Amino acid sequence: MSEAEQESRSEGRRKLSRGARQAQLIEATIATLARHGYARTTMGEVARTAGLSHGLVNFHFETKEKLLSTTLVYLSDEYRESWQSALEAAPPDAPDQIAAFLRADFDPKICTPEKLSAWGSFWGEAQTRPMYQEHCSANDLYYTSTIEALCQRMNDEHGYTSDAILTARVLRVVTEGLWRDLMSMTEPYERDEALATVWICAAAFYPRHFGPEGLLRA
Amino acid sequence: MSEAEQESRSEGRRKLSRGARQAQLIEATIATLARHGYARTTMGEVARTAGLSHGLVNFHFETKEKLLSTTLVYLSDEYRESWQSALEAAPPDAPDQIAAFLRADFDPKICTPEKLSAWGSFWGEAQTRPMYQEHCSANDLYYTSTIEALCQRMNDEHGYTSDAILTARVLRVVTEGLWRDLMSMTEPYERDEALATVWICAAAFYPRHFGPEGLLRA
DNA sequence: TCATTTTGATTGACAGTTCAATCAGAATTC
DNA sequence: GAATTCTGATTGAACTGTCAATCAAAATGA
Repeated sequence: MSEAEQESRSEGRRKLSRGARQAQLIEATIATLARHGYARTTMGEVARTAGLSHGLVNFHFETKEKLLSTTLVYLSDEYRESWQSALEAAPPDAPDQIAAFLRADFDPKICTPEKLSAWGSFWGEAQTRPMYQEHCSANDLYYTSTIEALCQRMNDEHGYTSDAILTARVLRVVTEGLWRDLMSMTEPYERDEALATVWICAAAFYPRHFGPEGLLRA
Repeated sequence: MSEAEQESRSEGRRKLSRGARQAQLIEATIATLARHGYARTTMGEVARTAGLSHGLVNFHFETKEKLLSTTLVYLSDEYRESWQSALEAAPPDAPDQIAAFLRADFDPKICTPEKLSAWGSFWGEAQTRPMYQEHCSANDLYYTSTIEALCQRMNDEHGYTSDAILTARVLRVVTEGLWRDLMSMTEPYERDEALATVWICAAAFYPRHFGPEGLLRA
């Protein structure tokens, strides 16, 4: 709220471009979801967080439903783009790709308490509302098939024999579960310790290529 | 709803004992959470599901908050009692104990779609409300320290060398993550396949004692 | 009878939505 | 370059529906 007021007052600009204002409201929605949870996220609270009026949220997003689904798409796409670019930047070898893939989930830009908490709010409601599946199932399926393909390559190219589908599932749910630990504020460990947990899991399945510190050798 | 109506009509009993009526309302709350999610769980919907009037819910639980926290405690205690009795029934050897512990999470009595979905609703709101922590943190800490102790025994008694705390964390979050997969109805796999995933994870950490089918030998 | 349980109408608060009025900045005109 | 018009972003009050909570009356069982 204070930043938004500062912005509009100090710059003397009461009007922002459509895109900038919508981005500001999406940020405010993420913050509100993180602070109050899905059930107690109201249009009024989002507007107050952004330092703007109640009616403006409806002007830009028409309905609460659209505000929330837009926010979800924003988070989902940001996440997909993050791990996609991590894969592109990494060497093409399967171990390097897996290391980059797993590390991307704990990137400081993605893995913030606020964003994790907002994700958690959506997951809780996702089961019973079509919204989540409509907007995220494509990204989720893409994520799953990518890690499955990488695990298959570890078998084909590096002589491992574990079931690729099940191994990929373990790596995926470990990451999800660590996110859940990180977002519940009572848990007393941080991103680096979560990543260490991922590495010992990768080391358990691929002991010739991973160790407690991550990828072995160079 | 239909069962509840049948019960009260066919038996000719409009009055049930306090405990029985409260248990019925808790069941209806679980069903409503599973069907509609936390945000859309209303007193009226719970009452309708139970085939009773909504005034009665307030008579027995005073507030919505108390109804929900009582339901949460019910689920949490049922879960703890389930894995505790599984441990007591199993042989005292560490591998047997771990096998029983992991299998207990997928017991058909605990691991129903309805109950998993209700858990998911609570998790989504848990971050922002003290309710969850107040009522479940003791059970959760107990669960965590139990699996940590078992992993430590695998090291001490059976010559494994992995970090017990981190290994226990992997086993815990894999179970949680598989629950999440099972409760999202789009996922096309069942309890037995989830359990198979747990076994290959256990086999990765403890290859001399676990295989794809679970505990090795007898 | 008397206590307990159950009902359903009522109340008050609150949240989402709508809308008419306002206002700042851009475009246009002279 | 100044005055005017236009655009669309912004506000806040009013409307509407919903939900939790209350309560008086009815039903039930001992």
